[in-house]
Amino acid sequence: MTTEKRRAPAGAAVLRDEITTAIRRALMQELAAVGYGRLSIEAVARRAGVSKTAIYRRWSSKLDLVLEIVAAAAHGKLPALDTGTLRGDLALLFQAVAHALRHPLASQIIPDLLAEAARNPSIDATLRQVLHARQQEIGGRLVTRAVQRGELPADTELDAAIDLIVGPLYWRLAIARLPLTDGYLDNLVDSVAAGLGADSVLPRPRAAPMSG
Amino acid sequence: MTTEKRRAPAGAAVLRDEITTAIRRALMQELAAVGYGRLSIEAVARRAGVSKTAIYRRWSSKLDLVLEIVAAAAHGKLPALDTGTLRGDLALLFQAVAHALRHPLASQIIPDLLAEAARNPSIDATLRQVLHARQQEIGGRLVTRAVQRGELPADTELDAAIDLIVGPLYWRLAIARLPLTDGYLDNLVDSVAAGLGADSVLPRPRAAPMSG
DNA sequence: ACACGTCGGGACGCAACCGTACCGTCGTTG
DNA sequence: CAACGACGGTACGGTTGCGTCCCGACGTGT
Repeated sequence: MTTEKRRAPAGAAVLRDEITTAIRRALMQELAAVGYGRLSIEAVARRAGVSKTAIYRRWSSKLDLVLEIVAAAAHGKLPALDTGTLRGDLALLFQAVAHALRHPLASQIIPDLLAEAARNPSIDATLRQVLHARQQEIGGRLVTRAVQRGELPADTELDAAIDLIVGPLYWRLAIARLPLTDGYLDNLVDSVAAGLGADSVLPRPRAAPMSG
Repeated sequence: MTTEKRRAPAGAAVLRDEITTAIRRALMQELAAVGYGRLSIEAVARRAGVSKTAIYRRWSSKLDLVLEIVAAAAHGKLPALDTGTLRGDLALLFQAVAHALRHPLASQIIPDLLAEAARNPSIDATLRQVLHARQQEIGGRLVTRAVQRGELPADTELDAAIDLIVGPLYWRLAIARLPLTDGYLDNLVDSVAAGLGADSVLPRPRAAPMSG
């Protein structure tokens, strides 16, 4: 690299945020529409209404583009999640997950990338950072607190607990893609709490049919 | 169509089973390697060591090819699954699922196609026939018998039960892709049984820590 | 033994996409 | 106010895959 400092880009020679934003949005839409496998830079550029060059100036490759944008998008809100009871935490977590997976883009992009991760080490690594690690963190806090309160046995294994917590809801929303019927989440809280070995709480009455 | 009956193909003019088989195998491998999105007929032909024509003579399109072969492959063995207890049935089912998802091809193809199903109605319909319907059938039998034995409450909802049964194991094997540690399946049987609301059986001792 | 007719294979035209090079444009900096 | 320099966009060659057509090869049925 040259030691002399060039003058910093300025004026028209600076990346325009509006275009960057348009590319990000278009990428997510394309990813949802055709999946990572069929994703093409040209289609992203078309959808964003920009030129391919605009994309290549910002990201070096298709993989780079997807990784950066997906990672950034996943760095969103994570629930505070400290209601004081295991069931409360579970209920909050499930609502957050259900809300996230309701997003039509997310519900298509996430399973797609997770499948792609099985054959693409870079995607795998990124998803493990932004998804699995976060789950471990949230799940870990949830379980640890429940153990401290005496709601869960002390020898609860975190990995297995996470499978139990995330698996059913993910299956229903992302794989089977069945609707969430009234009371489903409430029942799920009970079931998962029981499955985790929650200290024999009285099984609450099955979710009462909603009045409305 | 002509009313006159042509002589039936014979001799060299009949589809050779060996080639059909080679195409089937190559398709599965390609599907696992690149996914449905990137799947190309040319690559399948190359891998099978046949010409594209050989494929087009047998299937009309890429979609047709995938649907027929995947459906046929999924029409495999399904466990008898009538051990007399809920836990026995669950244990058997989990072993069967774990065995199936251990197959490296299956563990890549299934999540890939499930993700693709979210945007391709034909794939969605096919998978619902060969996967979901079968799950409903197996899960239905399992739950029904457990209810009859008094092991599960009578108002158990089948859909929610299936989510609980399949979700955690699928998540671990196909999504998180973590190994099955010793005793994992045993613990999962307990957890899922408890989650289903199994009539307070004594929680079996947690899988004893392995000596190693 | 011959004719039949589909077989598998190679070649072709067409379309899409990749990544790059080039070009005129534009706002800031000195 | 003039020069700078990256901007966005178009155009390009190369690659890949699709779906089709034509060809000689081949084994069975007459």
